[in-house]
Amino acid sequence: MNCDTVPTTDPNNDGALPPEVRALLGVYALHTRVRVAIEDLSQNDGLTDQARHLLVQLDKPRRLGDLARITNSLPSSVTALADLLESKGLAQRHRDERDRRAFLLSLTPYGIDLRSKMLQQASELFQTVTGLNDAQTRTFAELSDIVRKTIYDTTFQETSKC
Amino acid sequence: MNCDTVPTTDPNNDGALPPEVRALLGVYALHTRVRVAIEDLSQNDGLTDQARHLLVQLDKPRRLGDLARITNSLPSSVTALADLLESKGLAQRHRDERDRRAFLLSLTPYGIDLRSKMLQQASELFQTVTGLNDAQTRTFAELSDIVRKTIYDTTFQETSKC
DNA sequence: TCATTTACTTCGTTAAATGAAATATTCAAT
DNA sequence: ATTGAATATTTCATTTAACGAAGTAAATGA
Repeated sequence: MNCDTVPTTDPNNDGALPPEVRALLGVYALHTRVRVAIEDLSQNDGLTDQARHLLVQLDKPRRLGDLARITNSLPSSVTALADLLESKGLAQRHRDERDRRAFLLSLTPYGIDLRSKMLQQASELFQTVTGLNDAQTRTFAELSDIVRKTIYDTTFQETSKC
Repeated sequence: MNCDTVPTTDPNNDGALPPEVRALLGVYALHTRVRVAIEDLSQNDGLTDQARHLLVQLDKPRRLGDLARITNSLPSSVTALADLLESKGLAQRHRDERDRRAFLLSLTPYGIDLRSKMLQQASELFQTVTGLNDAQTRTFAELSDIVRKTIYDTTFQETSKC
């Protein structure tokens, strides 16, 4: 095989793509790679990728319906994921006393511990996976904060009755 | 309901997260939202989300195995997705003459057209979804280019025999 | 009070991912 | 050249996850 031909093709066969598309291509690539990396590190926790996604979102007790919106899944899917997290002793359902139809899902101490370990691992992976240096990572984080806040707000404002 | 309590909670209950984690949280959120938005716009194309992901990766003819690595799916899954794209007249398999075990998947004119329409739509969504202004978007794109290039290289270097 | 909407659960169905086995080709070593 | 091992893809049976309709309970609003 001729190894000097097409061994590592450059990612820009797309010509001058608009910045929005370039941004999204990187986001998709990074999402894919980080998911793989976390899966590789979490083979013995008995969780699925979706369950881990839910775990990460539980920075505080959240309603199952909100988790469904955040993760873009159906209520019935979140029910199953919450069951899984509960069965592993990572989270617990509590009635929401403001609205007793709803459940709040909150992490147990064990869940909090696993969540921070996962975030720590993701943090350690980041530089290797992305190739960004510290300054670039900080810039990326600042922009990412804006994106996250925008998405967070729009995710909940649509349904808000206030 | 008391609407001044907890209607739109701020996304930073996580305290001072490391920049790597903040970066990833935004990436996950953006990935989720863009996927939803594209799905909403593509209800009549008969494609799945995975098939669209493959379509976007086909900036040039690519081997099925490479597509499997890029999208982190199994060869057998890519076979099915390639079948779907072919059945819709969007792509075609060709033997790779450098290695006749492999297939190259390339877009048809119709596939090229649909792909650019999808990228165009994604581009238009970007500002609304992310809340980033033009300058921020350009900065994001530049960092995203680095990330994409790093991931692209590592995805193929691991298996490279050169 | 009563009808309607909302939040969640249950469970049967559908769709997608998985992985083992088969085929064809290449590569490496004799 | 021949042989054996490795690689690229496909097929298909199985497992797994997503979907969605129907049900329960609580809140909302007339």
